[in-house]
Amino acid sequence: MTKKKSQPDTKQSILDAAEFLFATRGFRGTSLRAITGKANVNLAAVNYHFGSKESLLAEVIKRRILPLNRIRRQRLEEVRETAHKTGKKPDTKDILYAFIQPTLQFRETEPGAKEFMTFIGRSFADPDSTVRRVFMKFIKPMFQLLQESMGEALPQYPRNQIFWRLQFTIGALFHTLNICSNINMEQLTMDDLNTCTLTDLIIPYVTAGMKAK
Amino acid sequence: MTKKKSQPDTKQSILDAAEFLFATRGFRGTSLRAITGKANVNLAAVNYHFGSKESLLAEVIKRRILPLNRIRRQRLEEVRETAHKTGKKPDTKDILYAFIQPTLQFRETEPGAKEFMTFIGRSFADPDSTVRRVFMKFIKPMFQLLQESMGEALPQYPRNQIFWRLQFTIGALFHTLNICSNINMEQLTMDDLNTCTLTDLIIPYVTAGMKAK
DNA sequence: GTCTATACGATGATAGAC
DNA sequence: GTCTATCATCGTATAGAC
Repeated sequence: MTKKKSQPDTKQSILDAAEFLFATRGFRGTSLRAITGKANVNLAAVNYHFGSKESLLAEVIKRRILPLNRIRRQRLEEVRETAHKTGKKPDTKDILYAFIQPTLQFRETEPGAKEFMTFIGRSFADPDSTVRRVFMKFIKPMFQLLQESMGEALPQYPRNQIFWRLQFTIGALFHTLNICSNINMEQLTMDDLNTCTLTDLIIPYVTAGMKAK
Repeated sequence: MTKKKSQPDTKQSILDAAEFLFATRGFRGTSLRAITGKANVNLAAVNYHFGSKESLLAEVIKRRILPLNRIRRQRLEEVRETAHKTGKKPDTKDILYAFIQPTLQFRETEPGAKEFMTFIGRSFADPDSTVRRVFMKFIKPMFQLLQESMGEALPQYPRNQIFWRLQFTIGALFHTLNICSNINMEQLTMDDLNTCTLTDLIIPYVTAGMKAK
């Protein structure tokens, strides 16, 4: 039995530390030394296990986004299948719920997911495009499915309009997550803001927005 | 007449350079040396004219937000006055238009405003709260007027709900501005996206969202 | 196979000479 | 004010211990 005082899992420790630091200091603002310091592993471990800082970034994103997208995809396809069986169009609200509810649920229940969502929300506005580029690679198929589903629900609207309204929806969702992450929105109570109430608040808004006119 | 080779306006040059660099590299990511270098003034000029980096930040924000808020306030009060005269409630769409249209108009026509709006949009998601704190100080009265106006338009909704729906609206607006600033949203044409079409796209969405249910 | 200690070249800030 | 030598810190690479 050869066993030093090795970590239960070095890779996992690095991923956790990186996720937290990327979220709080940004990607560029986080050095490998900060990550390995927090994870209590050697500096070279990042390069050994992941190859580079950017590959580590990809793994940080992949680890969270793949399971989340699996759930969203499953929910979306349930909505579509049910609609197809009954020969009706899928319902706009159901589609949005299938996309948004798992997002908020995931953020609240999965450990570390809050940091992750903050991190992703920030990427949209980051001067540096690195995180956004990597994230887009993983989210693109999901977004296309969402856009396609919405096209079935609202066949009377041009594809272009649906694209933009989905962007408004995503903007509303992530801005909300940003607000929730920042204590310094002093002016309003957010005591009773659990997943359910947040979902109940946003779903009617975005549903009405998507169906407008 | 003692006149060296002084800039037409040192303060202005510094403000312009700071605005551009803050937008592209972030507040913390911009050194005073970078600013004075771009502005072609001496390093010490920032401290002489503004006192500190954070006071410079406040001036950068103030210079743009005060004129913009003056227009938005004027438009909002027009809407409210017209409504009060006729004894009706102000119209939700009119209020949103009074707030959003000047924002987009301003962004497109005023030189440097595009950089400024990008900068502000980023502040919402910035790990560092410095910019957000300063911005909030200037925008808070404006937001309260907006919230109050919306309360008159939709008296049947609780204040809390109006607050959140306005946040969704702001999220949609700024996310859209972020997208427009990033070339790398490869998947969609944004050829014909001038102020008018962007306004025409977002107004129906947010109006329906505000009035939902 | 994993992990550690250490080194390398690049970049950017700093400070002192002029 | 400008220039330049110096220093800190970054991501990355590698040789060798377990």
